[in-house]
Amino acid sequence: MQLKQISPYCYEIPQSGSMNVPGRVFMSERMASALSEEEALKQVANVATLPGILTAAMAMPDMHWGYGFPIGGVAAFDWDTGVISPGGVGYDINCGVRLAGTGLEKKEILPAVERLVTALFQNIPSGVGSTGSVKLSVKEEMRVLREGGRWAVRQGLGEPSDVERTEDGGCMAEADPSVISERALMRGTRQLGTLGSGNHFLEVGVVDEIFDERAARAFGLFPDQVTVLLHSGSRGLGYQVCDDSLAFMARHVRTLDIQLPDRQLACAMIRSEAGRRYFAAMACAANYAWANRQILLHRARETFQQVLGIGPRDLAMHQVYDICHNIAKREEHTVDGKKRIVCVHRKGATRAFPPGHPAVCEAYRQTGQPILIPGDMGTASYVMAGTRTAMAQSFGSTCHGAGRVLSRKAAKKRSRGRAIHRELADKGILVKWTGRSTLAEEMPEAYKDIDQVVDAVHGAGLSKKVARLRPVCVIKG
DNA sequence: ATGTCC
Repeated sequence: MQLKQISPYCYEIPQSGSMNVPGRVFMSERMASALSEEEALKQVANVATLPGILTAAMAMPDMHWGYGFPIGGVAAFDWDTGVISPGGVGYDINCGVRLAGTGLEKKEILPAVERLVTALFQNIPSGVGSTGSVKLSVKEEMRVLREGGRWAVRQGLGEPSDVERTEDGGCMAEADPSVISERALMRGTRQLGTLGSGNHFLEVGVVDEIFDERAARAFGLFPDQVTVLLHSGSRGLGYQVCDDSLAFMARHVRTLDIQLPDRQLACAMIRSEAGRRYFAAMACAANYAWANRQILLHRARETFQQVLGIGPRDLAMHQVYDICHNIAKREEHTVDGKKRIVCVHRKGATRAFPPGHPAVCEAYRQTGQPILIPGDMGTASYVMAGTRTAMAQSFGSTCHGAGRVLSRKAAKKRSRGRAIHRELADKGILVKWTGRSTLAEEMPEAYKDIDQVVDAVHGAGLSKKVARLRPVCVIKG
């Protein structure tokens, strides 16, 4: 695949064949010269052939191969003439990240870190198929699917400001539980408030460096501050919604006059009944994920108070933000100087709305939307802020994380004979985990260099660096 | 990501 550099941090796949627009990859020159993502680039070009796509099929520096659409991909479609595709959202619908700051400094928790990580691991169910945090009747689950994070706060599992400081207020209004399969509902009844497995985690960290004082202050972050960062999604329910939708879309797309370069790009016109149906189901899973992360934060608050023997006022665990990085959204964007309603697919990509945007909560109107970028468990994670450049260049989007360089299998092979948890402990990071091969699959070497990814989107202007967090202890599934 | 194959 021939890439043409069009600006210091942007490379284009020229429009050719049945592509309706070019492809665009945001990355540094260093990353471009070392790029070995031929399959992901092909997927970018494939997405560019879909009806109604606007400006370009895009990819972020953390891109890698995914189901149909690349992970790290952004694709916006005209609401009237474009399509929506489950492959453009991903299996873990509203997989996302939540960050909370505390009133504590690192030295205040150091004597208790071992007890803290043990208690977090006990109090938060983790691993494939984990259950047992909250049990729902199907009737109550319907409320979760309609209300999202707000449901959890109404149950006493959080604070109103948590919901205010969540993307979309932790709820997509388009959710319609009547379109969800019986099987998806059943899977959802016992998994709310559980972590999951793979790259999902809950991490206690500290603010290690501040790059933007003003934004950090607005986000409630200060040097050496203890933070809680968690990464989880819509669990088995979201998986089932995606699976059901893919099966349905594969049949549906054959009734349309669309030639797909890859069957995994199965889609529907956004305005069609099939499109509306997927959007309504996806929104249910998104709301489930927000309720899930809300409960995980609540469990973290409970655990800190229990272990440290302090009350909520001394803990002062306040939510900074909660973002999703696997979602499709109805948004207004300016395309070629004209305002358009578009459906933005962000799959392994994060919203990055600028200062002054009406969708950004009041507290962050001056700074832009907070963006949470988890790195690997041995390195660092970043807090960034949205920009006007992102609005102009990438439909208000940026990267989502480090991105894999080793497959799970390759990572397991590389870790043979090693004790990853000891290597992490030597770096001062305590980790507790559930799955037999989770630590091997998730070891730091399995991921790209988070600093390079973040520097690339910062350099491209798609978001700006606010703070870096270093892990102290981690629980994983 | 995922009751890692109903």
